Amino acid sequence: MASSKAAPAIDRRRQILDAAIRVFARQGFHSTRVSDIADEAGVAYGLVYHYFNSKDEVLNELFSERWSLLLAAIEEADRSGAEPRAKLETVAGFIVDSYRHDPELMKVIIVEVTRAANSFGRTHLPEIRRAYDSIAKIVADGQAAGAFRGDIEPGFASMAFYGAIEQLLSGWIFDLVPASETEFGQAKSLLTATICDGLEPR
Amino acid sequence: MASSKAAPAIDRRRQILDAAIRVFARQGFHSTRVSDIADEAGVAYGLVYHYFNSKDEVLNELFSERWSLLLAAIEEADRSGAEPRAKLETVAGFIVDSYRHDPELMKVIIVEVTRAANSFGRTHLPEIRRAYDSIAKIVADGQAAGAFRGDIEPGFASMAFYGAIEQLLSGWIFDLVPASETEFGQAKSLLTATICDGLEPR
DNA sequence: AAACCGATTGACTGGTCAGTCAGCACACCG
DNA sequence: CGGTGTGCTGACTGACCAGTCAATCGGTTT
Repeated sequence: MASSKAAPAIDRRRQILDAAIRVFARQGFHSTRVSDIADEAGVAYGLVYHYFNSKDEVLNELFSERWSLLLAAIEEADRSGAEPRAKLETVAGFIVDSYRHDPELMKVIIVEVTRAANSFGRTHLPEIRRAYDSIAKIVADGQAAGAFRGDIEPGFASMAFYGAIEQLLSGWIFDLVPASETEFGQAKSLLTATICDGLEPR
Repeated sequence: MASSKAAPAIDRRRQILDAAIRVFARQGFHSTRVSDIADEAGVAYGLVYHYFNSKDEVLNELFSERWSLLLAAIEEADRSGAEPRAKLETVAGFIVDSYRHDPELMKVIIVEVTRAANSFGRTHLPEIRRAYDSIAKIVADGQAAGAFRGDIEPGFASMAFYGAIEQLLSGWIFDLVPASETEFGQAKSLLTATICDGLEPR
C-alpha cells in the first residue's frame, strides 16, 4: 500500500511547477520550450512528461490551482454578510495581495490565460466567467439592498470592476505604472473608491 | 512617371490586410498560417511576401493603422476644451464605435496586441503607453480645474478607465456579456457614469 | 516584335520543438 | 543474490510552417 513506500524527499512535481512559473513569467508560454522548464527545474527533459501529459497541462495546473482560490475568496466575500462595498474591497484586496505575494505566478495567469482568451484561455472561459458572475452577484445584491444605484447592469459593473483591477496589475507587470509596497497598500481602497463612488447612490 | 502607369485595378495589399483581419479574428494570430491568409485573400502564398516582409509585419500594420487613429482621437478630445467628463466620454465613445464598426479588427487588436504585451504587444508598448498617458493627462487637467477629485493618481485613474473599456469589449468579443446595438449605444455613458461619478468631487 | 519589368505563382528548404521510448539506476523484497 | 518496479534519463523522430526563390505571366515601351 501507499504508506509502505516513503514519499520522495523532494516533490518533483512541485519542483517542475515552480520552475515553470519562473520560466513562463520570464519568456512567456509560447517561447518557452519544455527543455527550458526541465533545465530550470534541474531535471531531465523526459521527467516533465512523467508528471504531466503535455506542456499545456503544466500551465493548466498553475492556472487552476490559483483560480480556484480566487473563486473561493470571491464567494466567501459574498457570503460574509458585509456591506457590498466592503465585499468588493475584499475581492480587490485578494487579487492585489496575490500579486504582491507571487507576482510571477499572477503574471503568468493574467498574461497567458486570463488575457489570452483566444488561445489558451479559451479552455478556461467557464471558470473565468464564474468569477465575473460572482462579482456581478455581489453588485446585484447591493442594488437590491439599495446600497448601489440600480441603473447599471450588474454584469456591466462586474466587467468594469474586474477590468480596472486587471489593467492595474498589467500596468505593474509591464512597468507602465509604478509598483511598490505603497501602491500595493493603497490599491484596494483606491480601486473601491474609484468604482463604488460611481455605483453608490448619492 | 507614376501616372503613365495605371494603378492595379485591385489593391492587393489591402486585399491581403483585410483577409488577415478575418483570419486572425477567427483563428488567432498564432494558429494562423501564412497560407491561410493567402487562401482567404484568394492570392498565391508568395504574394504575401511581396507586400510584407513577415507575418508579424501584417499584424503590425493592422495595429498601427488603427491605433494611430485612436491616439489622434484621444489627443483631439484633450484639445477640445470640453468638460473633462465629456472628454472621457468621447474617448470611450470612439473605442466603442470602433468595435461597433469593425468588431473583427478590434478583436485582433485587443486580443493579439493590446492584451498580449508579453509576446507581440511588447513591440508596441510605447504606442500603447502613449494612449494611457494621454488619458492620464485629461484626468490631471480635470483635477487641476477642480472637476475631478485630487486624491486619485491620474495614472491610476487612466488604467481603471481604459481597463474597464477593454474588459467590456473583451466581454463582447467572447460572449461573456450581451452585445447589441442597445449595449453599444449605452456603453459610453455607462462607462463614463461608472468611472466619473467616482472621480468627480461630491 | 522583341526586350523589359513588376506582379504573381507555389514547390521547396531549413529549423524548431513537442512528445516518445528504450533503457538505466537504485531501492526493496523474497 | 537475482528479481521487480518506479523514478528518472536524454537522444531521437515526425510534424509543422515561416520564409525563399526560380520560373511564369501580362502589360508597356522602344
